[in-house]
Amino acid sequence: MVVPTDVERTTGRRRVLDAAAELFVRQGYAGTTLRQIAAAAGIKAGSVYHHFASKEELFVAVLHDGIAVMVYAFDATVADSLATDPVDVRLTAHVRAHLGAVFEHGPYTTAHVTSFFNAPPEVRATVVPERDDYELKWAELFEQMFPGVDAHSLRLRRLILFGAMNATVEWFDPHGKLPLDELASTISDQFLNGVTHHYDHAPTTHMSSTL
Amino acid sequence: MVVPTDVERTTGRRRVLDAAAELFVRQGYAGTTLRQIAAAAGIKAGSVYHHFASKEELFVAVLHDGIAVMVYAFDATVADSLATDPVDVRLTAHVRAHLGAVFEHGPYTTAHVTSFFNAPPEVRATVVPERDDYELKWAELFEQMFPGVDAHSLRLRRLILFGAMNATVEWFDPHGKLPLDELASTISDQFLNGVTHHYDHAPTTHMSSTL
DNA sequence: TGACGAACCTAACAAGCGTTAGGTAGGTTG
DNA sequence: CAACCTACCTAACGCTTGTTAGGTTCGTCA
Repeated sequence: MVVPTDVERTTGRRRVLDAAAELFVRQGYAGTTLRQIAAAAGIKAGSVYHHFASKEELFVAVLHDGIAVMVYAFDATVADSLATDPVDVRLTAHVRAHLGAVFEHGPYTTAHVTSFFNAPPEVRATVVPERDDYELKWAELFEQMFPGVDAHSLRLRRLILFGAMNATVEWFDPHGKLPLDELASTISDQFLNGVTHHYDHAPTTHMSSTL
Repeated sequence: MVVPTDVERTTGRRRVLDAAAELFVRQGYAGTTLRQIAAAAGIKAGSVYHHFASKEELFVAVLHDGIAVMVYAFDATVADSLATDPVDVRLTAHVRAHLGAVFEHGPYTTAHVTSFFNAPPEVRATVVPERDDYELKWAELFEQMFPGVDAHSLRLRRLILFGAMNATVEWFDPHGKLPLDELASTISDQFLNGVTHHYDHAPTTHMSSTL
């Protein structure tokens, strides 16, 4: 699923998926028509039904592949890094992997960020379990990396990081001047040390003592 | 615009706007029909055209009000706080104001986060200038608060903060256990000091030296 | 050679879409 | 009282939507 097989590449199914993913990202689920998808894939609207039973199934397939890419990138990073590595190195590697999935593996992953929330409830319900699996991987990673922080606070911090990472799809240009590696290390550094660390080594007063 | 006048409250126009905003947030622009909006406002579909010339104009009106709420909240915070206040206090106040606009002033602001990106290009183009105005306010605030950091890095950090703040609409429950104040101070603290500060006062090695 | 299935096409379907024209009820104002 | 305006309604319009039924083409394989 992550890397398309030869069969999938030659076959029209993958072309339909590619076209659909790109259109869903830009226009959302409801805003994209089967005729647009078909045209982008070089076929007619009715022919889409040879590969997918419905528009909904096609959308779910796109999201499914999107998660697969993220999970693969995550697992590969786990395999590549050592548990004894410093926290900043490990986190940067995982942030880089997530951003890599988003920006370097087609629009499948991006579709999650831009089109999942507005999708019909039935569609969301089918994909939620897979999303939770991926989130769980991060939760476990966080528990390993920040053993001193309590669960509530850790979840909060994790969601903050996810928000920062995913929002990049709305402004980061992967073909622009800023390299993806640099973006990843900035987000990671920002998350671990904050801005204050950068211009003034005295941290601000500790505000939220309950966290 | 921010606080509905009596005329707007009694009149059907505001009811249409309220209904539209809520539906746009959940289902996006294309996923929401005028008949749904009309039904939620207690009128018939055709009657919407007494208040708005088109679905597009209605959507733009919702987004416009959404920005107005954010700008109002920002300016009120500027008026309330002193330039001599510590950075953490000022930032927390502004984060609280932004989140307050998102969670305490109806779905108008939220519509920006969930429905702007997928909207048709013509719609986006009309609202972009207003969005830029709001972003500029934050940019200037950042320049004031972090005078030592260079412009590129500062922009990056600001976008990271925006991502973290806006993503909260996808998981934060304003009626849940976590108070909005606490969320705001956590995000602010996270942004300024990072996680490391919380369980280990020795910051990690400084990775991205170019930033 | 002939059967078969994969990959596509054409042509249409009912349903729903945004939108419009024309009408009505009720309040306000000269 | 008449004129007018606001806020709605009904009924329909042309168009697009997802979807389907029934074909065609073409490579594969017994």
